[in-house]
Amino acid sequence: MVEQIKSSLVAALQNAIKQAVDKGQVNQTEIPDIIIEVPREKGYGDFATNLAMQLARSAKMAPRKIAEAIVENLELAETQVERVEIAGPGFINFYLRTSWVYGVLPLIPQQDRNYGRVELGDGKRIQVEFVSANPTGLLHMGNARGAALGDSLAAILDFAGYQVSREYYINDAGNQIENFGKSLDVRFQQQLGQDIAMIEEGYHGEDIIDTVKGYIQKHGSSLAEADESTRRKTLAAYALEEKLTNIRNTLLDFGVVYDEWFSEQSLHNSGAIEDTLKELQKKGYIYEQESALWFKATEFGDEKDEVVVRSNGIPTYFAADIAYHKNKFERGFDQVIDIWGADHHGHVNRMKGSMEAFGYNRDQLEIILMQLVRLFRGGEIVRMSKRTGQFVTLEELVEEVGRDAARYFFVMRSPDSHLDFDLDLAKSESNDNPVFYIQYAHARICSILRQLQEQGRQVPKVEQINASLLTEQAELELLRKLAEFPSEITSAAELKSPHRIARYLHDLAGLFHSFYNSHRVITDNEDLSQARLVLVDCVRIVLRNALGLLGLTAPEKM
RNA sequence: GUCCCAGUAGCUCAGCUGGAUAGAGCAACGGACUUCUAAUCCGUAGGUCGGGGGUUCGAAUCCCUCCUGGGACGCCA
Repeated sequence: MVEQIKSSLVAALQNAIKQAVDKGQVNQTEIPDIIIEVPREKGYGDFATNLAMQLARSAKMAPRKIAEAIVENLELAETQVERVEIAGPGFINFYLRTSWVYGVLPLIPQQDRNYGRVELGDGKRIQVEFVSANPTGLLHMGNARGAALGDSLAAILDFAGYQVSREYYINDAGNQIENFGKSLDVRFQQQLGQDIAMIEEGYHGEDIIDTVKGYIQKHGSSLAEADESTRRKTLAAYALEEKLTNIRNTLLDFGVVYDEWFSEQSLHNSGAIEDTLKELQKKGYIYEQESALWFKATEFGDEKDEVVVRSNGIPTYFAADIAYHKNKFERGFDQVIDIWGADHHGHVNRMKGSMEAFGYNRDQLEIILMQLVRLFRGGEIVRMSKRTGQFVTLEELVEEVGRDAARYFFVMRSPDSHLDFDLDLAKSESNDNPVFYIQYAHARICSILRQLQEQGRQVPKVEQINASLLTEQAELELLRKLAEFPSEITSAAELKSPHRIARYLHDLAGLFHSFYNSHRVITDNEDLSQARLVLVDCVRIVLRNALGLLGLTAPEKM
């Protein structure tokens, strides 16, 4: 509805400028994209535009003069605008009839779970690849942030009208699997009483000791008789299976469900990597130096070229990644989003460059880098180190603070900012905890509705109420916030910013709590009660929808 | 040395595709439960937007430069 109002204002403004130019009140000029914003201050109207200031330069006129001419030619009979004002350096402020906000009320119960959906994506296919942690270990905090972020982003994009696919890339090939096999073999032999040390570049985590123990329990120790290569391969395959199952289940518990688990090994098996390299070679983007093959990343603006095939003939991770991303586009995605840890930023430009080499637009691949996560407990940093094998896993985190708190904390900050995750705060059942604050609002509404039910009544139909009884400041602000939900979805999807939804939720919950404290919903005034019941039911719907986008539950009781 | 991210209230952060008096939560201080859940609300206080230049009618936002913190610079992934 906000969108409709905005576009009607844009249309009216476009017309007004044209008129003003025709009449010679404003110099001939190009008309920029007209932006209608919601002013920060309530005193500046319901909507505003800086159009006159934008035109000032090209029209070579004072902004206020232009604004006056525009306003003079504005045709607003078809809109809800009650009053227009020129303010400050040349803002045009629109004041709407207060009744405009009542327009949301019928929409929300009617659209229910779909309220907030927009058609920004226009059905375009978009893929979000996230987590993709090495299947050689457990999921850590970085992966957890990626999981929360990726899943919420996918949900938001879906809500914004894209056809979304969630994907996990399994790094089940290459060096680290080799290494994994070696490490497992060491642990295996140690279990059988051999006195050998873990290799330096191996996996020191305790978890693979359990894996090996499990293997021996199931299959005995006859593998010890096999040659080294067989031992490594057998153990690696066994462990991979186990780790992947574990990762899948952990993510499932975290509320993340993938559409596709894509195996790197499959790219080796199908010859896709080889074909990709050949194609690049044919295009002239590959050269040989010191018996290795290099990709000319510098032709696409990167700082240096990058090896794709090592001098030992084995392709690098990058080669596989090129083949993988090419494969994504061949599957028909219009847009591909990767969520990576910031430590991979050096990989971004060459990855985009490689897609450009295949004729795709580099912007079709969008890479979201997220900064590190630091855990705090009792005011102290919880140190994490993969090398020494000491780290808090996603599983442990969910166990400690719960899934809702964990997911909210990961998405409440922009990916760009380092995240300080306060474990004590996340599990505290106090007013400090934003997750509870939001969920409590939902629970409170449900409590009112229960009360209603106990009286044998139900929420009235919108058509049965007199919405114009909702005249309190708190009510109008709530209505307005509800009306803004769809445009909030648009922004969050455009800017790929789930944290905007987290913020929106917090704001909406705040407005509700404020309303709740100063006004009763069920009162002696029957008509007013009816109107308020519809209002709070609408708040319930929007809270629930938004919570759902972040993968959080909407509890009916707390 | 080069590149990326950050630097905004005591703390954690929004705002950054340029707009009006820079916002929120926590912490601090003072208030509000005989009423649908006080896990809540209301109020007060708190700012050279890291420093310095520049572009602009207008800069937290764009450009340059310097400082601080984190990360990346491998024929690892």
